[in-house]
Amino acid sequence: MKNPTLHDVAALAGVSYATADRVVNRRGNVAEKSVRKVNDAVAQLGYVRNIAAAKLSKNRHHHLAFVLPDKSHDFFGRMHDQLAAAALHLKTAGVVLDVIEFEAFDARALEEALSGLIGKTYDGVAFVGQGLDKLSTSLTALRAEGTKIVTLVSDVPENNRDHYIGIDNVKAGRTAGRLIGFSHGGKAGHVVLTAGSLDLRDHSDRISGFREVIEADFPNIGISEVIETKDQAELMRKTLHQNLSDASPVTAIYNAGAGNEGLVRAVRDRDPKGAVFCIVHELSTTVCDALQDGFVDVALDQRPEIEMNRALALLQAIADEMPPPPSPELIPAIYVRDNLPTEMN
Amino acid sequence: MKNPTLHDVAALAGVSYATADRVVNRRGNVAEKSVRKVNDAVAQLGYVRNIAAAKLSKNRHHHLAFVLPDKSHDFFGRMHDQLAAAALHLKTAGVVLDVIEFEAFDARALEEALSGLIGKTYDGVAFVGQGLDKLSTSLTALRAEGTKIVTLVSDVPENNRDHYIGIDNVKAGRTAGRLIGFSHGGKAGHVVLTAGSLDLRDHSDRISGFREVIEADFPNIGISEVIETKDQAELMRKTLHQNLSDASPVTAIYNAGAGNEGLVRAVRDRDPKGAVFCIVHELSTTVCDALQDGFVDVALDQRPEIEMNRALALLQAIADEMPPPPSPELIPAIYVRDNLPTEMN
DNA sequence: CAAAAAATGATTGACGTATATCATTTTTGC
DNA sequence: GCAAAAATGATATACGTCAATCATTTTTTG
Repeated sequence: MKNPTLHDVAALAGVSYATADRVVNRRGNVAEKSVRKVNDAVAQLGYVRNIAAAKLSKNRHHHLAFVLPDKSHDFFGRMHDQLAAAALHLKTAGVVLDVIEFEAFDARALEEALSGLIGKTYDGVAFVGQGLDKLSTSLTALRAEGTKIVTLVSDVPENNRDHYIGIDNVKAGRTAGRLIGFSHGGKAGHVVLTAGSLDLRDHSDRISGFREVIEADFPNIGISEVIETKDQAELMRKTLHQNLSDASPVTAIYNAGAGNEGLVRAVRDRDPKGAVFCIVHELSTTVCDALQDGFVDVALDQRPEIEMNRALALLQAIADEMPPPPSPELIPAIYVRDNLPTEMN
Repeated sequence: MKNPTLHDVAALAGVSYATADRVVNRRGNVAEKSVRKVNDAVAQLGYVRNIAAAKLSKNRHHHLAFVLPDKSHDFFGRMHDQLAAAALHLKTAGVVLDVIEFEAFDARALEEALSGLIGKTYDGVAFVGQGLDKLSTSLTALRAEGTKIVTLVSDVPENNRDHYIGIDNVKAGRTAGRLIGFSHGGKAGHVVLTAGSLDLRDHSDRISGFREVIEADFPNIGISEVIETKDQAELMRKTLHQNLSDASPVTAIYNAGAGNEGLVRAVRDRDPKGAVFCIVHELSTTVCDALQDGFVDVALDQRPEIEMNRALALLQAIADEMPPPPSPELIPAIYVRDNLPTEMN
C-alpha cells in the first residue's frame, strides 16, 4: 500500500541501511555483489526515493537563474510576468529564482550576463539565446560546474545546452504559408514577406518554412524578396506604405519578425477594409486590437507563459535528478479574432 | 537568505512554537491577540510553510481519482496514455492515482462510477462530464467529504465542481467558422455541418459559435441544417456521401463531433482532389493521415495531454491547500498539414 | 475570591532521506 | 596466515512540519 522506503530495500536485500544508501547514492566502496542485491531489491519493490524527504534532508534550495532580455518588447514582458506569477509556488517548492535582465538584442550584454553566473553554482540556468553564437565558452564553463542549461525561444548548438524549450520555427513558417494559401481560395496573389533580420535563426527558419509551402502547394501565389526591418516599427511602416500603393497587387503580408505596430499602422492607412490577409507573430495588445479590427487576420503566438512554466518544471526536475516531466510538443498558438484570451480582451 | 521556519515566526511573534502552530493550522483555542501577533510575524517574514516537510510529516499520499471513458475513442486513449506517462512523477510526488474507466457516453455508468467513490475519502476527483446532468447528488456527497472536483473536457453546473479544465467550445466553433470563412477568399459557398448530437453541450456550443461567425461576417456562405451522426463513423460516411453528390454546391464541411473515419472515407470517395475545405475536431491517426493527404484541411485539437497535466497539477495544489498554479488559458491547437506533432508523424 | 475554563508553553516522536563517524567484518596480496 | 585494504554494519543527527501530551499560566465567571 504505502511506498517502500530505503529501509525496506535494505531489509529485502539483506544488507544494512548504510550499504543500501551507498548503492543508491553512488558513494562507491561497495562490493559488486551488494550492488546487485540492492538494485534487485529496488526493482522488486519499485522503490523510488521520496523527493520530499530528500529535499528536506538536504535542505537544498534549488538555485535557478533566468537570463532574459529587458521588457523592451511586449513579448519579453510576458516572460517576466509569468515568472512573477509563479513566485509563490517556487518559494514553497524551495526554489530560489534569480532573474537577470540584459539589453535586448545585445549579444555582448548576454554574454556578460552569462559569464557573470560562473562560480555561483546555480543548479540551472535558462536564457533567451536570440540565436547568438560566442556563448560557447561561458556555457561550457557553467556546465562544467554542474549547472544545467536550458535555452528558450531560440536555440544554441546542441552540445552547449541540455534542453531547448521553444517552437519549431520552420513549422511555424510553414503553417503561416498554409494559412495564407488557404486564404486565397485558389486565386492568384502576391505576398510581402518581412522579417527583423535573416541573420536571426528563428526569423530565417520561418521564412524558409513559409517559402517551402507556398512554392510547393500554391504556385500561383508570388512572394516578394524578404524585407528586413531590424524589428523597428517605423521602418516597417514606411516600407509597407510604399509596397501597398494603390495599384499594388499585394494580397497578403507575412511578418516573421517583430515591429507589428508599424505594420498595423501601414495597413490601416493603405488597406482600411482589411482586404490584405495579414499574418504576424506574437500576441501583443497592438496585435490583439488589430485582430479585432480586422487589420491583422492571424497571429502565431509562442505563448511564452507556457514556455516559462515548462522551463521551471524542467529545471526543477533535472535538479532533483528526475527525468523530465512528460510534456507534449510546443506548437505556436494560432489566434484569430475569435479565440483571443479573455484576460487580454 | 534561507526561508524562515515556523520557529522563526514563533520567536518573532514572542509566542511558543505550539501557539504559532495552532494559529497557522487553525487548531483553535488561541487568543485573538496571539493570532494577530503570529499573523503579523508571518507577513513580516514572508513565511510560507515548507511543503516538503509538511508532506513528509503527514506522510499523506494524496489520493486522486480520474474517472475516464474507456479507450473506445482515440481521444480518451490519449488521456489514459498521458496519465500513464506521468506515473513516475506522481509516485515521487506521493500521489496515488486511481483511474476508473466507464463505458463512453453511458450516463448511468458515469453516475455509478462517481457514486462508487463516495466514502473513499479521495482528495480530488477529475472526470469527463460529457455534458451530462444527474450527477449532482453524487458530486454534492463527494464534496461534502472534502473531495475536490474537477471536470474535464465538458463542464457541469458551476456549483457542483471546483474547477473546469477544458476549452471554450463556443470559441472553438467561432474559430472554425473564421477559418472556413478565410478559406473561401471572398467567394460564396455552402457548408455542411455535422455533430454527434446537439444534446451534447460541447457539440452544440461549437455549432452555435460557428453560426455566429458565418452569419455575421460571411453572409454569402450558406449553412446546412446540422446533421446528427451519433458520433458513428458509418452513419457519418453515408450521410456525407449523399450530400457530396456530383452536382453538390458544398464547399466546406465542419464536423463538430467525432466519427471522422467516416468523414474521411466519404471525402476520399467524393472529393478526391480535396476541393472541399474540411475542419474537424481532435487529432487521431486517421485525421493525421487525412491532413497529410489533403482530405482534411484543419483539425482543432483539445490536447488532452495538456489537460491531464493541468488537472494533475491543479488537484495536487488544491490538496496541498495552495492556490492553483498560474496557467494560461487553454485554447484548442489548430493543426494543419505543416505543424503536426513529430511523435505522431 | 475561588473555581472553572481558556490559553499557552514546553516537549516529544514521527515522516524518509542525506551524511557522517566509528567499529567491525571480510577480502585481498604477499 | 598475517597485515593491509576494502567492505559493511550500527548508529546518530539534521531537515521542518504535524500532531499529540501534559503541565502551567492567564482569564473568565459566579
